[in-house]
Amino acid sequence: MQSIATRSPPGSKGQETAKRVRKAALKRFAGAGYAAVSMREIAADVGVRPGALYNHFPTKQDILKDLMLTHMADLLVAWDTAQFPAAMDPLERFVRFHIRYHLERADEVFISYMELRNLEPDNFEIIEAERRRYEAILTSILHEGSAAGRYSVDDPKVATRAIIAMLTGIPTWYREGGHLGEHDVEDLYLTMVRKAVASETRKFQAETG
Amino acid sequence: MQSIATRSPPGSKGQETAKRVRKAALKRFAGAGYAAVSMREIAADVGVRPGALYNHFPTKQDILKDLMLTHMADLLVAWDTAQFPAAMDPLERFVRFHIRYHLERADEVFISYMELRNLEPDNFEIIEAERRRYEAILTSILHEGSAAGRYSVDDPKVATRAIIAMLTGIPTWYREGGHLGEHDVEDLYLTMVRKAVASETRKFQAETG
DNA sequence: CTTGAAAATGAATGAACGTTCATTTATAGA
DNA sequence: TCTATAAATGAACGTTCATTCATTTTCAAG
Repeated sequence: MQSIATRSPPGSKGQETAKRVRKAALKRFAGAGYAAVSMREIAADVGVRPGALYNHFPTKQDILKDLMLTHMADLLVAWDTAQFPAAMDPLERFVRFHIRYHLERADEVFISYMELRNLEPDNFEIIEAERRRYEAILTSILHEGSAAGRYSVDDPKVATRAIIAMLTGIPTWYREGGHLGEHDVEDLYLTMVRKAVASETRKFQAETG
Repeated sequence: MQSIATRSPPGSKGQETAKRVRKAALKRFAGAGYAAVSMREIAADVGVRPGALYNHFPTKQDILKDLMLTHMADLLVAWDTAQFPAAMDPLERFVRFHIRYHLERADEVFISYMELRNLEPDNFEIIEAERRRYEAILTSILHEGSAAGRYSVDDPKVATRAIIAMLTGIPTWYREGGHLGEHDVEDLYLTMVRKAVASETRKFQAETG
């Protein structure tokens, strides 16, 4: 007796081609923009004729939707399951997590920001809701830290947008092998973020473990 | 005897149509993205047939190039000619200038950031050079202020990118008539930027009037 | 009013687009 | 080996695209 979950349908190659389509579309969309990429180009990257793409995705729009929805869902799951030293404060957790995740998934992040306007309204709303959920995490950290006197933030929502914009800009200039390592970047930004929200009477902490 | 400079050629409507083309293309490119906008749409906005556009711009690409080159040149001229109270410190000048300019010209800014990848290499290089010139203004402010002990910035180039990303993100969420006025936003961001680059021993300045 | 050049028209061009579909090929289970 | 189904093919569909061009219209200067 065999488990249903592990049985592959006849004629199937699993989801291998679909994965390759996602990967090729991700690269192309990130590089040239959704509207400038043709199904023919994606098919050529995958090594298949254009028509074959439609065995895996009903339309080009659905490929974009799949990439963006998956990305936002993954982002929130990654935050929920991220492991940090117990002593690390929430703001440091968020900054390090955000930088790491966004450097690891530069293409996904880029697409999810740049191609929002190419999403149909329903899908746009889903993505926006996820984005708001993610921003709410930082807002809550700032709000609670502010209430406890650990930070001084005039407007936690504005500060959230400011910090996230600052951090999300990193992949536009950071390159592996440059004179700054990923850890250096984390430390530099963490210092700036901490100072930006610091209580006015508080000493800044230069060392960042 | 009449001045050559003021004589209009016969049959000409001055540069009126060209201006309308720029304006329509700006709105369309900002709204839907360069690749998703057709010459037919631009022509319809202008109130002219598609072929007429080619009396003013040789190709669609040239419209984009014109918009982006003009924007970057205008930005640098605006900085050079901006008027500020004599007592205002350079960092405050830059922050207020950047926010004002980017809120005033949201469409131009958006295009110059989003459509870089649709520029031909030569034009891309020109735009990038202008962007570097603009960033160098802030880097220099941070560098000199740091040397003078007014700020404490570990890496002026990284801080420049962080600050500019933070400020440039404002037009993505700021809306006129919201609960924050433009001046409120300036003050909030100025406070965060000042704190982010503050010397560690320095008291923050809360009032920004 | 005439002239001449700029601007706009209307029609057309070939190319590229997303997508469809009847048919063939590949493959895993019986 | 046979069967059933997924996957891929190859060709085509109608549409839209940026661009071209001969012709017509517009209009300031003479």
